[in-house]
Amino acid sequence: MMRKGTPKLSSLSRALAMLEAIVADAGVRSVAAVARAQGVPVATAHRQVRSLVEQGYLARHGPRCHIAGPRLLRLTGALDAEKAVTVAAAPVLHRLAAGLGCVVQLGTLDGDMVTYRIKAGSGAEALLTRVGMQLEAYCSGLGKVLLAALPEREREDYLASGPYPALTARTITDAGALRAELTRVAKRGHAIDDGEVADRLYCIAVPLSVGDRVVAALSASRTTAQAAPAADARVIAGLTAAAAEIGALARQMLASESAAVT
Amino acid sequence: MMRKGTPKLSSLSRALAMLEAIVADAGVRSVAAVARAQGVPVATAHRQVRSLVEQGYLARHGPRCHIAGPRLLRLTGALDAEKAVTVAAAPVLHRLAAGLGCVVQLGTLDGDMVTYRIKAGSGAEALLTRVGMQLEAYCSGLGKVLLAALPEREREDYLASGPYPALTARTITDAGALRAELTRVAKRGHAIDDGEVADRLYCIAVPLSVGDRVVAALSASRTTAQAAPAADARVIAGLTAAAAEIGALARQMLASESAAVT
DNA sequence: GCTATTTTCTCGCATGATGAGAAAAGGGAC
DNA sequence: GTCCCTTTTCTCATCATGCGAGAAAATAGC
Repeated sequence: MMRKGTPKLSSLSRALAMLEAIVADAGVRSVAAVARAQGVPVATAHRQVRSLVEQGYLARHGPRCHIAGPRLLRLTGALDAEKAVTVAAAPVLHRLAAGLGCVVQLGTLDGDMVTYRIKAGSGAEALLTRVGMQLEAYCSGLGKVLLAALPEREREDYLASGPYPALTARTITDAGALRAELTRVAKRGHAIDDGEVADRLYCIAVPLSVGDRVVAALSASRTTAQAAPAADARVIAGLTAAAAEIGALARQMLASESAAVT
Repeated sequence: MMRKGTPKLSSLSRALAMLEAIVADAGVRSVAAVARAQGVPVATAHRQVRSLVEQGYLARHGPRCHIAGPRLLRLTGALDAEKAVTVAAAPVLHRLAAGLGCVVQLGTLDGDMVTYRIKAGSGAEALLTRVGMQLEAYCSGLGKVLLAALPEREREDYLASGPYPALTARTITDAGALRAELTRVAKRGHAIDDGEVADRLYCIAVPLSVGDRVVAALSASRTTAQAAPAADARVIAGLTAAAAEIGALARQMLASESAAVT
């Protein structure tokens, strides 16, 4: 085989390029904005996106927000709760970060470590975390929320696995104190890290459930200087609402797993 | 928004349907065969596949064999060694199973359990394993190969984590004996399970490396009645060649990770 | 060597994708 | 509520381009 001159289904290439651009953008910009950035006529871009949505390759999540669709996710491999959450979370987190004016992050618990998976908001580079980075769970807001949501058996295993090196003067280094803190976190529904992982860093975290299982956590970070305890309630409300929205969306994606294909 | 009557980019739908059909088929049938099954003209199907290959959404792996391409895998999330192996392995396993006339499986080690990920060959339904199923590692050929490839530290952790319930009269139930067996396996480069997981089941397994890391294992199973010790050499050679081919292909997919996009 | 199959190519035709611009639908500020 | 701006959808004429059948070339299998 291998001769050489075949027509190239150019409309397919263009549509796939659009698909990639939208997926890469993770729902942050509008279709029109992405189209302009790509130098594609807006009308054409919309037609492509619309078709991709109808096909289930993209999903529309609110106005001017498109994310990878269930059919696309299913195409490349098993669609698990964690992946669905990551895909669903990006746009919500960006909006929340813009609204709160601080950095918002999403993390999951992998073994004993918290993996930072998404980071949104201006000044995101200033924070010590990087996407993909893993940190010990016992000292961060995200970690405390995730540990608190663990089944008792696994939580006790973790508590028995110390020691807990101090990163700052306020880091919790005692298993008993950590157990008490986790109980408090579970009861309150959110965790506060006031300079435990780094001096001058204040952050609030809440759990994110899909169905009844906590699969990730969200946090909002600011410097202690910016932190106004009075604003905590607003931050917690924002985080909680975002977590609920993401959880519902992820659940819906997973449900469409078994949906009939056109 | 949401009015109603927009043209549908029908060529896109058709091409995507073809893409899904090919990916679902995992490289087992020829493009022409898939096309006939779908009721699509062969010439059209080839044009679509050819374009998708050029775009990197499909990859051609030998004659009449297409699998998911790197650009597609990269589209939804990180492309890791395990996923690359799973994608690359399917067609090779089907060919090998046909050649050896027995059931060939691929498994990975997740924690203490072996996950069965691919199963190929006629009579595949008769075997007790199912795709996605997890079994204890200490008693199967796949498990022994994977345990033998573990770093010493983790292997010892596993050995200390007994007990090892007997599934048949021949199951290895003693940590010391298992350690000795794993050493033998590591030295020989393959494992033999002669009725350890189920009576009358004989299977040979070899490791599958991507680069220098063992990420999975392959096994060929037959009943002890069918097993001819003299044929072991041929089976081992086949498994080894297949493992090498899959490893090389997966490596190549991972390498194209950083390749420039058209 | 041969035959059966897969893959590529040629080419006219009508499908259908395209892009500009206008109209509709929101969104946000006030 | 009103106004303004952006995003999204629609209309339509034009023509690129995807389509399919059949022939030719390249392989696979023997």
